[in-house]
Amino acid sequence: METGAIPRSSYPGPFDLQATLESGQTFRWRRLDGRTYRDPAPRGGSAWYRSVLDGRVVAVRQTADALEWRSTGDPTAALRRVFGLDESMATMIDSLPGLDVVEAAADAFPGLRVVEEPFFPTLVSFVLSAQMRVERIHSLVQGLAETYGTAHAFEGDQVHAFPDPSSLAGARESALRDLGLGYRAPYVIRTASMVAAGDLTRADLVDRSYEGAREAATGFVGVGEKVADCVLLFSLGYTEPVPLDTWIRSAIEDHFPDITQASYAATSRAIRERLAPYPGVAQTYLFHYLRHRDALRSEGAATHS
DNA sequence: CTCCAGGGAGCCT
DNA sequence: AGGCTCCATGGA
Repeated sequence: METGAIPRSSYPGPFDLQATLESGQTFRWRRLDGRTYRDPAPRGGSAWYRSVLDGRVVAVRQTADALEWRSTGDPTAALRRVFGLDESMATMIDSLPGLDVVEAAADAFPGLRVVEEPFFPTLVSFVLSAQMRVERIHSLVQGLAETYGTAHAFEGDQVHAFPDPSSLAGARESALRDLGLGYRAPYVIRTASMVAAGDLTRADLVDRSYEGAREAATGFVGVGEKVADCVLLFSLGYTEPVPLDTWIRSAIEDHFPDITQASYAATSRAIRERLAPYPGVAQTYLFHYLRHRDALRSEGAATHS
């Protein structure tokens, strides 16, 4: 066991660990304060979160002075990558478009960052995300890890890594359905098989134009244009994707009524032009803000009553 | 009871 | 290319 801290002074710009980990970008971090999504922690908390990165169990929490960690190795480089603690992400946050709704989002959640999570867990997580609520994706990903992932001893617990491609490729469809995956069960098996066999992998999706990479990603089973956008944005470092889910499509109707939503490709191009220069970052703020706007209003009402 | 969730595959024209 | 229909499951 090692412990350490990444000092606040070593990364520029605002950072909010809770908003970053609980905004539906990643489903591989578990909050350790015993609360569940039915009993959410208040905003601005400093709970510990735990995951497995590069074969190391990592627990992390944010304090006023630092990002503190406990781990089975030194996770500093991995944490800096996953949370975007470099200069470029601070610059992107600082370059959000001056639109009312985006400014409101940035004002509500300063420090929300776009994650860069490992490829295969992200790919499978968003295959599962089709017609599924955010909180439920978390529990399904957790179930996959506990059933098929390698267990690591950590502080008296067994912490499970996300399963390797070959492990999920060899899963029985009926077993995955029993975990609650529903019709996505065969998609996960087929996509994991493609990665395990090397038919289509991360290497085929990087160092390409954004639209070329998105098209290539739809070669996986269970990956259409929207899920492809999520994988490119939250794992592969692309800054262009604006995943067009029900929330963002509704926001386009409300706030960009001149954009007629025809094909995915055309709608994508139009909204990316409005959210430039870093559409994916702006989209991530919008998605989180729109999903919590009502709760924020009641918080404000309670505060001012 | 109905409706919806960070949609996509398969099939048809 | 663009438009159906079906697909599991759980929470509100």
